[in-house]
Amino acid sequence: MSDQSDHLPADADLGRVREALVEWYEAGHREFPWRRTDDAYRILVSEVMSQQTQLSRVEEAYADFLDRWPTVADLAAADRGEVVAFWSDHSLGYNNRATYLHEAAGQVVDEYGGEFPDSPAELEELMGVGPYTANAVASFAFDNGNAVVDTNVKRVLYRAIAEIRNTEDPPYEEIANALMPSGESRIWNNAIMELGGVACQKTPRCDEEGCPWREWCHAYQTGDFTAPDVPTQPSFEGSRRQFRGRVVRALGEYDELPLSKLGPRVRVDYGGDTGEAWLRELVADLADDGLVDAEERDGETHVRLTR
DNA sequence: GTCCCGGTTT
DNA sequence: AAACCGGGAC
Repeated sequence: MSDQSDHLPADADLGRVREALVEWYEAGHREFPWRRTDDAYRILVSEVMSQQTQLSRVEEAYADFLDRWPTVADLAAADRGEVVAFWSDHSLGYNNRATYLHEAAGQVVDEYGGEFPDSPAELEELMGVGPYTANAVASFAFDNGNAVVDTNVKRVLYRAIAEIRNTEDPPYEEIANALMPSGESRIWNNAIMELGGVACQKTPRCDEEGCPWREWCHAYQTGDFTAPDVPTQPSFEGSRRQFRGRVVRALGEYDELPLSKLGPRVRVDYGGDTGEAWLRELVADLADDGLVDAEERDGETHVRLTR
């Protein structure tokens, strides 16, 4: 017996727990376009879009994106600025993720001849792909992943398994992997994420959604639905990233702008302490991130989205 | 204000 | 370990 089995139901129950969740998922779940494909490129696009963005808003962007760049080769051949402008236009947030996705497409074409690798370890080498996304793509495209651990899964495990609450730094990854039926990452990861997203939300909906784990869940039995703290984000209004977003949006609209025209479009109080020096620094950071290019011409600095 | 199927950089 | 990154919906 391994250590993590201490956190899990007895072997006799483990099979029932697994079956119950999979049956619950198969009996009815949300239909998303990316759940009807096993194309790694399409899966990756959906996963990157879904990071910190509401799924309901991803659907339209996902369809538009694949309409414009149907294959990984198409995306790799695109100008980066086009991808960034698309990202901004569709309000997908965190424009860096557009550059990561474009970079990753280039890696797949250059290093893998346009065919995605199928292991989490290789997928994690792609720009913008960390442990979460690597396992998601390996699972949903190739049925070859480990257990996915996101905030939804953590919440499910934290509530369901009593012993986790006694642990200072819960080994979510080990527990999640021990719980997942070996070789069934596609259905399992879909199912447990669906459970966290639909039934085991911050405000639990156990009975409404017919949670399959009620008879076994520690939280359901005790009424203590405590969940792990999610780090609260700094406020967006007035933040640096709000102004970064405005720069990208303006350049997606105007192709190219000198600082003197860009500034007033970024903030109405452009000038003074937040004048040209402030804007230069903002633009320099965006250039470092590969989002924009700056060029000196006619004694002024002109800025455009990266080609 | 909080939340959202995280990753990179320092 | 912590800061940083967008923006719409609620």
